[in-house]
Amino acid sequence: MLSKSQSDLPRPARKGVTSVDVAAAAGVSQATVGRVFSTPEKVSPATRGKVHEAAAQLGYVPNVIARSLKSQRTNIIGAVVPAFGEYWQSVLTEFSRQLATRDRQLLLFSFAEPGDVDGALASVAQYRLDGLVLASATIDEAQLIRMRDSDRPVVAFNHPAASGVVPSVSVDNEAGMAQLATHLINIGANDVLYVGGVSSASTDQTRYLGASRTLGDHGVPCTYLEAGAFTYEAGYKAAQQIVERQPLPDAVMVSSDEVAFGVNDGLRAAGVDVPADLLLTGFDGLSQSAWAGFDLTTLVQATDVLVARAIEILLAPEVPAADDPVSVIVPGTIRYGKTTLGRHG
Amino acid sequence: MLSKSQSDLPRPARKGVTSVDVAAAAGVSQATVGRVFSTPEKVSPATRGKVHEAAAQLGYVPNVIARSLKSQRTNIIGAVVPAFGEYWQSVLTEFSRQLATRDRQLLLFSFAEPGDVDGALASVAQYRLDGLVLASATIDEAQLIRMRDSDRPVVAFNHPAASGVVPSVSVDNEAGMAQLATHLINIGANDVLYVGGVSSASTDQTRYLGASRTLGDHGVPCTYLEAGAFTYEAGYKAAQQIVERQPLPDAVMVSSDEVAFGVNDGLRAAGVDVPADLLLTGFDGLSQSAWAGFDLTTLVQATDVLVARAIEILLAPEVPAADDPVSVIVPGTIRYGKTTLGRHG
DNA sequence: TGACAGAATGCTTACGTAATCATATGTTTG
DNA sequence: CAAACATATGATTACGTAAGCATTCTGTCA
Repeated sequence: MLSKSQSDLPRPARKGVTSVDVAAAAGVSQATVGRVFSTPEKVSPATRGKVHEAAAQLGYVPNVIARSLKSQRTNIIGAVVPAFGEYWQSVLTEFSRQLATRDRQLLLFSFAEPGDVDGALASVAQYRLDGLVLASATIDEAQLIRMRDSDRPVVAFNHPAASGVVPSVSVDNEAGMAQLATHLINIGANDVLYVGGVSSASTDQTRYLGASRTLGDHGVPCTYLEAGAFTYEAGYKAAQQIVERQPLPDAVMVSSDEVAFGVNDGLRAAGVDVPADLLLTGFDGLSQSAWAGFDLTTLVQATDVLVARAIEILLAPEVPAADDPVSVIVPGTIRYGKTTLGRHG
Repeated sequence: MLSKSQSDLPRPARKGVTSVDVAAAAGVSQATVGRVFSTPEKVSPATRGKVHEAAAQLGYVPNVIARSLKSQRTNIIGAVVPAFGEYWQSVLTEFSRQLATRDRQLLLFSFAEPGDVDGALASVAQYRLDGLVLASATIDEAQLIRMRDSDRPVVAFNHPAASGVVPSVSVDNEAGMAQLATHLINIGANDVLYVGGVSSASTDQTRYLGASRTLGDHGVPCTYLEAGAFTYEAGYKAAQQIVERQPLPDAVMVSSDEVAFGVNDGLRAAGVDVPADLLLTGFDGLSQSAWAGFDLTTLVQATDVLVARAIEILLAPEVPAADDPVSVIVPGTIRYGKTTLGRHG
C-alpha cells in the first residue's frame, strides 16, 4: 500500500479499450456495458458495480466519436471567429465558459483574413456539429445562406446584416451609438468625427448610422473616417489624421474600444488632451476600457447575455422557420468615463 | 439562367446525404466515392468528374465523425486553458491560427476555477483527440501523470513544474526574469519588490526564483508580495499595498503584464510616478504592453515559436519515451519601455 | 402451480467511412 | 498473340457505440 491514492483516480483512455473488452472482463454483454454508461437505471445495481469495476480496471472511457456517429449528436458547437481582436477573444471565452456548464464543447474555426472565411466554413461542414456560431461582421450573405441551408442550427453573432437571413443575436448597435451621440450633444459637442474600423463590416455601418442620424437630427455634422482595421495600431494612425484637421472636431466617436484605445494614445502623443481638447467615445465595453489608464466612455455590451441568447437559439429543440429567422437585439449600457468629462458647451 | 452563381457554390451538408447516396447517383460503388474524397489519384478522371458532380448535386460533404471512427484520427487538438486572462487568450488564438494551417482544429476545454480542471480533463478523455495541450500552471502533478499515461500525445504549455513529467514547452521563465533583474541592477535599483500573481502557480515560482537569485547575487533584497490573481484588478490593489511601504522600493518587478498594468495604474492613481519614483517591469510581452499608455519594460515571449514547438511535439510521428519527456525552453527577449527609463543610480 | 407482468440482459443491426481483398479492364512485352 | 502486369473499380468488413427486438429470469397473483 505504498501509493494507494494513484489507483483511485480514474485512468484515461488506454489504447483500444472498448466496451466489448469491458464486457468480457465483467462477464456481461456489450449492450449492458453500453447501458451502464448511458442509461444506468436500466441495469441492476449488482451488474452496474461489476461493470464499473471492470471499466476502472481496464481504464475504459466511452468513445464519444463512436457515440456521435450512432446518435447523430456531437455535443460540440462550432465557432467561426476572427483570429484577432480583443473583442472576439472575450466573446470566445464567454462562449466556452457557458457551453461548458451545459456539457458542450467549443470547436474553434478561426481565420486570419476575411478571405479565409470560405476555408473555415468548408472545414466546418465536415464536422456534424450540433450548432454553429458565425461571429464575424465580414461574412457575406451568400455564405450566410449557405450555412442556413445546412441542417444544423446556426446563429450569427453581432452581425447586423445577417438579421433576416439567419437567426442572429446582436447588441443594439444603432441605439447604442445613438445613446453615445445624445450624451455628446448634451455636453455640448457641435462637430463630431466618426472613426470606423472597416467600412464593409456591418457593425461598422450600423453604428455609424446610429451616430449620424442622431447627430444629424440635432444639426451636428458627423464625418466618417475609416481606420482600416479594428486594431489599436489603426486607431493610433487615425489619430494622426485627426490632428491634421483644423479646427479639431469637438468629439471623436470610435466604432470599437480597441480602435479607440489607439486613437486615445495617438491623440495624447500628438499633444491633444482628452477630454479637455476633444471628447472621445468607444464601443464594446471591453474590460480594458474601465482601466484607469483609459477610463473610456463606451457602450458596454452585455456579452454574457448575448452569448446566453445565442446558445439558447442553437440548443433550442425546434428549428425555427427558415423564412423568418429570429433576431435578438440586446440593449447596451453606457459606461461614463473620464474621456467625456469636464467639457461644458 | 436567372441565378447561375448560386449553384456554383458547394452546398453544405444536407440531412443524411452519405457516400452511398452519391454512389447511387453517380452509378459507382461507395468505395469509389470514398476514394474520390480521400485518395483521388486512384480514381480515373472521368469517374472522378461524375462523382464530384453527383456530390455537388446532392450537397454531399464527407462525414468527419465517421472518418475519425474508422481511421482513429480526429485531426482535432484539445486545449485545456483557463477561461480568463489576456495571456491565455493570446496563446489560444495563436494555437488556433497555427493549427488551421496544418488542417487541424482546436477543441476548447476551458475552466473558470482551478478546481474545475478535473472536470475538463475527464471531458477531454472522452474525445479521442490527436493531441492535448495543457495550458495552465495550476494543473497538479497527479493530473499530469494521468494525462501522460493516456495513449495520446500531451504537451504542457508554460508550466515549468511539468518538465520531466510530461513533454513541455516553456519560455525561459527564470532566465527571463533574471535578465530583467540585471537590467534593473544596471540602472541602479537597490531595493526591489516582487509582485507575484498566485504563488502556487509554477510559473510564478520559477520567475520569482530568477529575480531573487540574480538580485541576491548583487546584494539586492527582493521581497515577495502576492497579488492573489493574475488580473489587472489584483495588480491595482497590490499597488495600494506598495505605496504604504515607506520608504518605497526602487523598483517593482511584476510576474505578469496584466498584473503589471494594474500595478502601473494603481501607482499612478496613488500619486507615484513611474519611472521617476519607481521602476516597473512586467512579463509576457502582451501586445498591450507596447501600447503608448503603458510602454512597459517586459520580457516578450515568442508565442509563435512556443506554439510552433508545442504543435511539433504533438504531431510528431514517434511517441517519445515516457520516462524522459522532452522539455523545450524558449528564450525571451526584453522589450525596453519607458517604465524603466530616466533613472540613474 | 401455472400463467403473466415486469425487470434485466443478450443478440443483432446500423451509423458513414476507409482499408483490405478480389475482380475486371486495358496495356505492355517477349 | 498470349502472358504478365498495371490500373480502375467493386465487394466486404471493421471502427465502437446505441437502439430495437428477442430472450431469460424473478416474483406475484389467481
